Amino acid sequence: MLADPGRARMVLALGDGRALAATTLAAEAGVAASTASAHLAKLVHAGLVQVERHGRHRYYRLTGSQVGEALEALARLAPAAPVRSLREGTRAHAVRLARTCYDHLAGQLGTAIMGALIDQDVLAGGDATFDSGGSGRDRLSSPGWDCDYQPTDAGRAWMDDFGVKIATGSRRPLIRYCVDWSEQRHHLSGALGAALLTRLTDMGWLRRAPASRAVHVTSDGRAGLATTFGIKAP
Amino acid sequence: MLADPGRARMVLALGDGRALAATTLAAEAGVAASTASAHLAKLVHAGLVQVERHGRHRYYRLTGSQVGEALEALARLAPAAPVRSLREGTRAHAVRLARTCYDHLAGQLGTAIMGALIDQDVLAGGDATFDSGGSGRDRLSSPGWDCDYQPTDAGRAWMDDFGVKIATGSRRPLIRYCVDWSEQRHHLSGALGAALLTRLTDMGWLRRAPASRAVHVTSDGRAGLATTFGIKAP
DNA sequence: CCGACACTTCGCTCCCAGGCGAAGCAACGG
DNA sequence: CCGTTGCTTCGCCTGGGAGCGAAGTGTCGG
Repeated sequence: MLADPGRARMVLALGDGRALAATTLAAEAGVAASTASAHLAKLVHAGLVQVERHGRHRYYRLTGSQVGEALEALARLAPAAPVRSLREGTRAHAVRLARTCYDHLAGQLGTAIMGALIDQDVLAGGDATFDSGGSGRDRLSSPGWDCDYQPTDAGRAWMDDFGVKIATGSRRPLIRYCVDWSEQRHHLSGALGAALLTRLTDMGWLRRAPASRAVHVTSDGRAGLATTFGIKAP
Repeated sequence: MLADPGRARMVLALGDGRALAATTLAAEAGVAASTASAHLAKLVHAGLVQVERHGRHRYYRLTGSQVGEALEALARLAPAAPVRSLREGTRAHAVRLARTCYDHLAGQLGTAIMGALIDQDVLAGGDATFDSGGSGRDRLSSPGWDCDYQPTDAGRAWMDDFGVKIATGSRRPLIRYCVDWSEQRHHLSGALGAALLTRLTDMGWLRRAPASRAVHVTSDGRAGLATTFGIKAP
């Protein structure tokens, strides 16, 4: 399983425990999406990797620490080759601190804000439920944790107060959440997530990089995030 | 390197640090000698395995403990498959205690006797020298320790006393030694080794198994080996 | 309802790595 | 000196697996 160069690069990219989407892994491995899909299916079948379906994305991560340990043991045997792959793996590090995910915030900042919203009872985390996988259908599915978030009454009031304007007339769900591949936690998506990013940008707390998905925190933002959310911006 | 089934079986057979001959490894892997030779050449080139030439045999062993560690880490990922190979590896265990190597003793008993002969100054271990490998010629060779043993005057007297009769008129060297694959030490070969086995068998201390290379220690032998060599027979 | 996107499945090609047997080389035994 | 044995080299063959593009499925967003 670990012998194929494509699969090896994928597993190396997952080596630090992150959960990455199939397209990302295809790019890391330098193969077509179809090829990557076949490799990932094999890795899942072999039990080295598990998949978490989330919307139209499928996030893959290593099953357990043993996989990473085996990888390190192998890397110790061949110190020369893996270097290039490891450098490629750190490309993602640049956008790990704060970035956009479509139209909302992700990265350490995104997950930190979601945590703050729950701490301050803007959102109430629903009961966590365990999705045991495909129930009856024969589609390939893996078990995983899932849960729902709901806005509280106080939360709705805070949104008005903070100036977060939800676009009305949209059938887009108010609250969604994505698995954050760099943080292994959820970050806020949906209409609220988009409106929050818009508001923070309008207030001049954040500035989106022109070509990249990275997000820059201004000095105003650094202060505001600390007082409003209790977040020490990176 | 470890992905090919044949190579994997070879490396697994070497997993406990033993040094095995090429033919043995070919049998363990279940491939032809030529195939095994190609695999072993690759493993040596990759630095996972090193060779020690000894007479017409070539003993292969793992280069370092890291190889074994990587192997164990991988084995933890796939508990089902390696079982068959591991069982095959333990076939050798039956003849590990005491066996014949052509016409002389090997195994734990063989190395123990050689140790006793040196302790009792029957043999003097020459200076150990480091053979750094092919010097000038382009043949593939690996470095390794080598040393010479010589009989002392007291040793020759002991041989007469004990009844060890060296066949005269033979150009066979008096003392040779083999790398013992189950003990990673030397055992006594050559004319002296052959004569010693003959004498021990004649005295009724040892009995050779009919079909196998295994050697059985009789109760007389158990007592005699203890008093003569200070060896607690297994 | 429709387009965009993420991902999988299918069909096909291509190539390399493993496999063997025969022959060659080196070392031991007598 | 010759036969035997251990191992390597050579030449040829074959199969499996990695690769891609095109088409199909499901989800999101408006």
